[in-house]
Amino acid sequence: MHKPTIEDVAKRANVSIATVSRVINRQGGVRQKTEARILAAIEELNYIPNAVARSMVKKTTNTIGIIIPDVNNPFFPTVVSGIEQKAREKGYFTFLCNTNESADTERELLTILLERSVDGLIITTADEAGDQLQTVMDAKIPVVAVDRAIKKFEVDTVLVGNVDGAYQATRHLILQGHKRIAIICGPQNTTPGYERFVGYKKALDDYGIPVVQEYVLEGDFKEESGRRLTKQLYQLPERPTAIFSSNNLMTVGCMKALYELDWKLGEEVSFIGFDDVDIATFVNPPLTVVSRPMRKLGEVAFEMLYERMTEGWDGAKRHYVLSPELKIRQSCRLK
Amino acid sequence: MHKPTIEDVAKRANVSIATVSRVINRQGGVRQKTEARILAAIEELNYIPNAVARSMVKKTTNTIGIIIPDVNNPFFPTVVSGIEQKAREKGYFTFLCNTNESADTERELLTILLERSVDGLIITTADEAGDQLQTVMDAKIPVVAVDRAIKKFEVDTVLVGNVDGAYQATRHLILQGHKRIAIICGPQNTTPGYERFVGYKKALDDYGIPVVQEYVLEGDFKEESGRRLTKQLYQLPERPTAIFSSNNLMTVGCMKALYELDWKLGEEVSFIGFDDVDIATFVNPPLTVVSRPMRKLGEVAFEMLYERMTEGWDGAKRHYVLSPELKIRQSCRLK
DNA sequence: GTTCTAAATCTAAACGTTTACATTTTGGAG
DNA sequence: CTCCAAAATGTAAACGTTTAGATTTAGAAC
Repeated sequence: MHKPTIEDVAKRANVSIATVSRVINRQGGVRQKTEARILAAIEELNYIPNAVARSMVKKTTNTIGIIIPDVNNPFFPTVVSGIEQKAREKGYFTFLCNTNESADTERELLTILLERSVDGLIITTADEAGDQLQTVMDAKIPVVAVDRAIKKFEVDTVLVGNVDGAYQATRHLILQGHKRIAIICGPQNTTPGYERFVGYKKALDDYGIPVVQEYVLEGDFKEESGRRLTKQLYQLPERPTAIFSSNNLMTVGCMKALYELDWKLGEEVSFIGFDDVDIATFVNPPLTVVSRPMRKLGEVAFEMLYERMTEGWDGAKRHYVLSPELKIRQSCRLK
Repeated sequence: MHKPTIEDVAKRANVSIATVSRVINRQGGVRQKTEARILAAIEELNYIPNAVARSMVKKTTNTIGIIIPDVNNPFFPTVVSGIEQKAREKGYFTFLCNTNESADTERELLTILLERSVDGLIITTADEAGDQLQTVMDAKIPVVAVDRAIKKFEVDTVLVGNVDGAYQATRHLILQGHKRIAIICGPQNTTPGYERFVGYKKALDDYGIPVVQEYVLEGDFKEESGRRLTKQLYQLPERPTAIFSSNNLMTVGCMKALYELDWKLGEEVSFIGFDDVDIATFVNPPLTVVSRPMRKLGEVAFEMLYERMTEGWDGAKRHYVLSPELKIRQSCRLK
């Protein structure tokens, strides 16, 4: 009445468990007739091989861990779905974990993942310094960093061109004739936050536009800060004529603020955002944005991981940088 | 140089593995001094218990499977996050699987999940008939159905009041003075699709409004059908004055169509949707919707599952029905 | 019918834990 | 110091596979 095991199958088919194992794993070297008998037994017993036992001896679980900092930011689920699709194709399952940007939570999750013997790890860390990854490095499992690099350890990394994207965005605004361009930055102690500011600054510099203090505001990549800072911009004696928001969630906040302030998008103020958002085509006018290849990011990440996991490929760590793309819609008007 | 095992710890602390096991699992009955020695050894070796081996003997993995039919529908990720939060609290990990509404894919995934010995399963099935669940029932693991019932087997189920929600929505429209109310239905062979139509019809009946053929259109719960059918409605010699969309994705499609047709929302046509959507407050005027307690749905589902998994509680299967709520915004104008 | 080789099959160990049961140790009572 | 019960610790089996290496079998060649 218990779950049938390989032994039950063996008994019923009148062979040893080794032979059953061979047919389960399609290793060949089993007489046609024997195989048929075994297959029949499997069928009759509704036998399902036990992956736990298999993992035990094979020392591999066909499972990977994914750690992201914020499930509520649609960017990550999209990246994850890219990872998962590729993973499933190769027979891997994933444990998805959310740290809520807490390095402590990350540390705990890492331990659990290690207990569960994941074969690899894809992570967007909550703390780029990376001390919390020591245990993982000790365990010597392959790691791929996505969207945020890790300072302390050399690992495969896949990023997108933040500086490049922010530069393109800012230049686009400049070429439309804007001079008073504000930026709502992300946290400056994070790479994406910092680099996007760098791209903004670089564009301004290249076109000889001074960076003005009041137009550079630092948010936390969450919706509410976008809203608050937009309102702050509105209070300025000399309002900016264009705003560049550093991420998707803050963009949503900006839109809410604009609506609440009745600050006319595309007329009184131009807007460009980093990352495409669902609402982009539903606001009026539709938003021009810097778009990142999110699924692709995930796909590349898994592929890198896969090579390390299967081939035990131990070559130099790679840094892959994907290019963002400017999606021009109508929120940036000539000034 | 291999991963340290419980045996390595035992050797180093000069005790037997049984004693180490006892301290790892906080079972007590270990002399203070001994425990300290063991803890030290664990620390020094960076020992991490192997959950696979533990599962092997305990016959439990602290893992559950979640099967959903469409990751791209934000409804499911939200439900899932409700499940996951509760699960994590109780020390469970989840395998999230997407069937893309295919019963065959579902069958495959079910097998893999069973191979991996999940302790329980939460599922929104792609085929309510439920034949594909036979293997799971054979394995005797607890199952909770979410959002869609399963006909063939008695399982714990958590649903929301579809008829009720659709009734409320339609009545709201009627009370605003509408008589020509169209519905964009979901597939009529699915419970949610069918029941929402039933609620619509019931409201019409109760208020003595005839159901007219041309105003009842069947979509597939995907965005594109919402768009297409809205356009079809627009072609009608006598256009409806209000539209009820049966789910979130189709609502998005409707909005796109309205925009493309320049069919003025809230003025020329009122609108109400089943399920709240991100864009609801970004279109103008904001959308009135029937909102479902999505996270709650997930939380309840896990809690039901948890009882079955831990207490082996074998009582009668329960059906839990959560109530939807009407969120009145401004897309339904008096006619 | 033998003999031999290759193919098929089997035996048993190993994977890293938990746990029932057996054994040893501790320390207080006498 | 001896004895004893309780507390601490140890031993070994079990969990369900995979896989070396040993053994058996099949069938061709003679």
